Amino acid sequence: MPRRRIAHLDMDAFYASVELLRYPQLRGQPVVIGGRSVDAPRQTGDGNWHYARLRDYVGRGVITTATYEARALGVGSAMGIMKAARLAPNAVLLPVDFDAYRHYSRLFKAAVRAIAPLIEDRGIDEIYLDLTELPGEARALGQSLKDAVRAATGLSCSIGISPNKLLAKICSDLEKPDGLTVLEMDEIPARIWPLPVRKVNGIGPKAEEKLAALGIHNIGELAACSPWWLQEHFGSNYGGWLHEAAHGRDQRPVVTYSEPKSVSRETTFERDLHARTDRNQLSEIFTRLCQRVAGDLERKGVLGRTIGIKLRYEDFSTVTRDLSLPEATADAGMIRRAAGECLKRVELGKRLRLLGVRVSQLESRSQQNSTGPQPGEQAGLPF
DNA sequence: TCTGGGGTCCTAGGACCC
DNA sequence: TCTGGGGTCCTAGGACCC
Repeated sequence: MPRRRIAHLDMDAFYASVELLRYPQLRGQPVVIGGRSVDAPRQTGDGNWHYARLRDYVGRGVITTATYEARALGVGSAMGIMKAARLAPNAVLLPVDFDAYRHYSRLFKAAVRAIAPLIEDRGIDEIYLDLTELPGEARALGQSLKDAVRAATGLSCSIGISPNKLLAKICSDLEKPDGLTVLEMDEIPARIWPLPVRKVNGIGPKAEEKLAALGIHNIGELAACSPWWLQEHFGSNYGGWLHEAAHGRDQRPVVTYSEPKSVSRETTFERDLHARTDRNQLSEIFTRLCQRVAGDLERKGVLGRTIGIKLRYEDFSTVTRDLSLPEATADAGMIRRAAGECLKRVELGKRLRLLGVRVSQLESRSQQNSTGPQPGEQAGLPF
């Protein structure tokens, strides 16, 4: 196998940057995107703009993206808006507009694809690229990708180029925003090992905490641990992976296509609901979730055999139940009935904040019945 | 004053079969 | 009466990612 050259491309503060294309007058200000019922900016009679501010927000919701100016105030993705409002009360709050982000997502991916066709989608704002077969020096290639993205969208991105996905992902974050970082294996001790373990994609808050309790804070300290010791503390699979990751080793290919595994819809209520006193409202929401999942299945051209529900109680504890059917379905009524059976198996004496419906064990609609027993050869019958 | 919504992958126990 | 593995499926929960 030839030496690989893998890139990770990550759009800078994507949602916020798209919004700044629309409202360029907000450039340089702390701006955050998020919330559920946020007013869009409007022009008042005297021609001035009026914006929702964080301090005015009431209710549930999280920040999805913050401009770098807002991040400087301590506000970041996934933070509750009420908490963010204490840190940056005057920051401008804009509503989420997924259609716009999807539009710019398609634009930047098409621009990249024209140069580097081997793309792995990692969501709306990032991709991996396999540049191995492309001519030219890594840095020049990276710069041409950045130029193409900017020409197509007016937006900046950050790119890391390395021999594998793990390192490319770390590198794309090193010089954000508008970064371009090329890294070879022999630079790992100098440039990767000083970084906190959390920079590794796959080490989350739990693993970080557990590592910290063991006295391990940066990637170099992790690399110094024996694989056996890591496996004792983290299990053979994850422990073994931690050791490989710390040494920058990763053989995963860039995967240009994958089948969906599950489809789900969930909603957090404006206020917590109780199965007894809010029965009708819950029932309506439940039915609508089933209909939306059925619509998603239809659109993707798939059926699912396992129907599941998810409940989150007021104390934020979460339970799931699921039920596998004899036949795959995409029918809202069938999904609703199966999900209803699941509902009978959970505790409904506590207030709920979230309800969700999921369908998994997906198969394509055309493959329906092709694997099951054919008529006349049913299992168990002698002839 | 808490904490969205859409996913993937892994683990682990029990049922069931050979 | 006690004792085998291996394999697959089902279910529940949890970590992690964007």
